[in-house]
Amino acid sequence: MIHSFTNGLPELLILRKLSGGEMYGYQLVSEIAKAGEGRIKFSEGCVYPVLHRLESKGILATREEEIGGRLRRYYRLSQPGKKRLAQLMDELQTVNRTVEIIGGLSHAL
Amino acid sequence: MIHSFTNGLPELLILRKLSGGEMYGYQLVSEIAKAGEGRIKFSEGCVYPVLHRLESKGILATREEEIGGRLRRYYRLSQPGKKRLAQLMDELQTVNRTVEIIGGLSHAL
DNA sequence: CTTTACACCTAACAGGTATAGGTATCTGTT
DNA sequence: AACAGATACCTATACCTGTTAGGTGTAAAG
Repeated sequence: MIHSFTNGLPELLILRKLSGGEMYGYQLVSEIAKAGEGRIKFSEGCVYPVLHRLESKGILATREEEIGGRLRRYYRLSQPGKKRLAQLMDELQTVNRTVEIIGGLSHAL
Repeated sequence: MIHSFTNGLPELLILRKLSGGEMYGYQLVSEIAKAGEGRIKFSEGCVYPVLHRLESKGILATREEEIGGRLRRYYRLSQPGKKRLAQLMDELQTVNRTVEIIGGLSHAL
């Protein structure tokens, strides 16, 4: 399990996944774990607070649905959410570019 | 200035820069700022504590030199430092791969 | 009937970056 | 001579966010 570059990563993974359609929290946890291939996993204690924060900021919109006597809360991207996703992707790219640049020619493949 | 994925980034940029030869703290601050092209910058209040931490962990080795009546502390990579650099590069790649995977085919270029 | 999976949640903790200082020397400007 | 700015080091506090460790309840499986 990695410990670095995780700052903002749950948010990016959530937004990116939601850009393919609405999902609920528990589902996002397992989808992220699946994509992480054993090296990245964010627990419910991380994902749920992120979802609540993003909702309160208007980045995500929600709806509730009762399924099998249990309540599910579905999240979807709002318009600001799409902008935020683009911004985070850009920030990640900036990180990658800076790492390349600081390496100089000596680290070229 | 970006706010995400900065977790461990000062350390990676420092290690990567030092893999090209020894440098001192103030120099690393400006080199990182230069590579960051106005979008990434880590202040002295961030860089110096990182250098001290890495030295105490044996990841960096140091030597002092008096230049023009002022004391400079040069840092260089130790053997564990090279391993740590490789590990951080691997973690960044893992982050990038996971972001790609979770996007699915819909986000392909 | 007990464990596992599902599905939601919160609180306290830990780690590292951001902010905002402080000290001291040297150089260039007025 | 006085001052600002660059060089060069450092520390302390605040803040943010992920980690850990729980808690609640239903449904399915053993």
